Amino acid sequence: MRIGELAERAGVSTRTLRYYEARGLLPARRSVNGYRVYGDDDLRLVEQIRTLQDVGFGLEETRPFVECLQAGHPAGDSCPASLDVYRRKLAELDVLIGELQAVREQVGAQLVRAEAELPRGPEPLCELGRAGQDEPG
Amino acid sequence: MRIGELAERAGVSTRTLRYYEARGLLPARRSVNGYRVYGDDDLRLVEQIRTLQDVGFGLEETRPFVECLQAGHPAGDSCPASLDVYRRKLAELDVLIGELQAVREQVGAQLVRAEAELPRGPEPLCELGRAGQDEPG
DNA sequence: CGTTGCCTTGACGCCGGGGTCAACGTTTAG
DNA sequence: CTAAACGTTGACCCCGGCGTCAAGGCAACG
Repeated sequence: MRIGELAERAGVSTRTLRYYEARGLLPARRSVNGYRVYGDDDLRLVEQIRTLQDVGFGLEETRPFVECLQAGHPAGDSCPASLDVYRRKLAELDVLIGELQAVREQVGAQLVRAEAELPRGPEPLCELGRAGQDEPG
Repeated sequence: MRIGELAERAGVSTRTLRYYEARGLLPARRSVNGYRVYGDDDLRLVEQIRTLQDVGFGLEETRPFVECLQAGHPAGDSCPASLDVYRRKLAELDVLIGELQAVREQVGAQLVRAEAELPRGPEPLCELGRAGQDEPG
């Protein structure tokens, strides 16, 4: 099949496929006229890349999976190098999630604190209202 | 003070300060020769921006805080608009953290599954029989 | 007077993952 | 023969938050 068909079958743009090729992830045979020619194996490669991309893996991180498939293994994660990527990703995610949770706590605390301040004295010039808890309206 | 001193005091580069100005976050008076001139208030503005940036707020998200300080309020989050940014950020964080946790579970499951496969049959073609040609030499 | 060091604006580079032309070649249907 | 619908390479654009020159102005010191 040619690039248009592969693109449609994989649900990506032709630009994306050429980009993958430029990155060395998706080698293509060429027909006489220079057109890229792909097989069903290549569809599997692209699907593997997309699956990983969709959950947040960078292109470079998909490389071991792609090479694993290219080596004839049944799945992209049938190779130790791919498992290492999984493990590194898990570690990264744990760190990231932890940081985000810390930020969440911090922002949440700031919000609570600021909300407590607001109704009493939003403006320093409103010192008048501070003498007595007098709410207009 | 001039830009170099403010940069040093705030712990940022002069480039950063000019960038903030270009983004409309940090207005600067000019001396006769065209040099930017800042006051202590401006240091507080920059500190507010950095504090928010450091926990992951985008520059645009710091705008309400900056405007709040510029309006003479005691803190950047002394204004309702700032609190709204806090709330939106919390919501964003919750969504993001949730997504990342889902991804984490998914990747973790994949890892466990793939690890279970690996030691038993990393190369099915190998176990099924080496019907290939022998390596010469 | 020169040198050093601060300041000015302007402009390009980076990173990831492509989008979107442009300009041109090829194949196929009518 | 022409036009449509594919394909090719090359090159610029996007986003955020600056880093890093480049070329020049201005101030202070000796």
